[in-house]
Amino acid sequence: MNVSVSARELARANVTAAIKDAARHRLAVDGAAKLSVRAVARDVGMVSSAVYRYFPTRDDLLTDLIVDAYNALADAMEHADATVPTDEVNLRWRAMCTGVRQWAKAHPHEYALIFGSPIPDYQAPENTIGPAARIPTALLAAVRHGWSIGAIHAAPDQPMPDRLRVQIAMVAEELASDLPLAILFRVAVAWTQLFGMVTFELFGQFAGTLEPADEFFDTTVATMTDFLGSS
Amino acid sequence: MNVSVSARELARANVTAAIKDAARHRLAVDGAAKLSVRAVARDVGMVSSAVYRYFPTRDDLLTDLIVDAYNALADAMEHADATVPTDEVNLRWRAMCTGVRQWAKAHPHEYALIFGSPIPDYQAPENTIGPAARIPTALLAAVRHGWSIGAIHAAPDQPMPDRLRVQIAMVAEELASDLPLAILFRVAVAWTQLFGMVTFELFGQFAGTLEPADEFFDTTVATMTDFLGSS
DNA sequence: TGTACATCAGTGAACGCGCGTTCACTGATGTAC
DNA sequence: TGTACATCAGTGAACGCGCGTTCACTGATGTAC
Repeated sequence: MNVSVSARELARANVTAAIKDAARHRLAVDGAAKLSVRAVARDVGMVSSAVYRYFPTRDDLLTDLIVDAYNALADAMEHADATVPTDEVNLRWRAMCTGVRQWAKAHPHEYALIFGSPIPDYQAPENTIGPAARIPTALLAAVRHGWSIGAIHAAPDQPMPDRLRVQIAMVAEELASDLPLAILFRVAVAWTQLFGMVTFELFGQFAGTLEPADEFFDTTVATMTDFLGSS
Repeated sequence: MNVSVSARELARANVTAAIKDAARHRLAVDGAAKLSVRAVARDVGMVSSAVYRYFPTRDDLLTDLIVDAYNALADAMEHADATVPTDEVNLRWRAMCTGVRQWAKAHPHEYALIFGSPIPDYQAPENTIGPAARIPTALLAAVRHGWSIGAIHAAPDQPMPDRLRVQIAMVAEELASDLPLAILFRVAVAWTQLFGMVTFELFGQFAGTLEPADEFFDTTVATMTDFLGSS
């Protein structure tokens, strides 16, 4: 094992992390659309052209932040999930929902980066798809387990257009071929519901009415678990 | 009636409209955060300082666009609502949801302006609140009517924390004191659900799975009307 | 109806600033013999 | 172990560009008598 190799690589990893941290702070001030390599470089204390040794372009920096944000959110969900007994699907679902909300409130600008308005002139590359998929996958994992142990009842039969059945079946093939389509559909509904709520709260649509939204959130999550057929 | 007064005022109204139209086009290219007075002026064909005769600052222009967007969406919902018999609450709800989605797809950048990431350094003034409120109000109107004619069943009693009851009661006082809290709660849930779905679709979270989302949307809206207790 | 004055819309220059990216360079760290 | 060479990180200047806002100005439109 060559220590000297690690020396340079370690320095590189440190600087890379410093750049990303500074960029995350900049996100809060300027927003993703205006994230500026020069401003980030200033905050790190290096000259702007030096950043190009680490990220060949501004968009690559953005991509890294996006991937990190998806992973951080998925990690937060999985940790929340792990605090609760595996068979308690209801509690797991609630823990994950609360985990999403807490993470979002703690990192509003990273949340906006992944769930907010698309960034003009930025095209997310393919390697953001994997991390993004971790989020619905985590929700689904709890439901699958619940179904396998009988803690989730069959959903009432839902009339679904053919194309929707096909779309859901294709997702199922990859992630959860054991679940009935009606339940998968409901997981998708709950998924959009969850993020709709968090987005509304963070982006200010509840201002003056449902804010603070703790109680609305918890109560809505309770209706969601009902909807999912969890005991 | 003084025609000459109107002459100048008419010109002013025309130029104001031209500026706002150009700004809306710019929104698509640059996004709200980067909306630039100079670029708008260029597109209209005037010098940038001339725009300041119409909007004292960039933020005032943004505010106007936001107010217009809320109003345009609310108008679209109300028109959709009006295409359907008043007593058919189910159809009205679906028409409004579809109206929201259609408007959003036709005006994605204006949708992002009002439901997307907050704009850095921009604070929405109080006069955006009224137009913003038209949207939940329109949804609520159909439910109120449905309740008054018995087309909406009482919602199952929902255990709600006190603070949530208070928050909902305060909204009710202004908008719908005739409705039971449990139903008002469900309208709020459906409201967040609706926009969660549209936002996910527009901002690309369905890419590769539920897209095109027509069927998922329609089917979900059907579960929403069930949830609202509509026959 | 005609004229003097006031109001307004639009111009163009300027202030002071920031941006992404490239490029030739210096000096330090790592590699091969 | 010691030395020659290659790789890499960071610098500073430059290119060509864009921004919000202010200000003194011109010329057209509107108002009051």
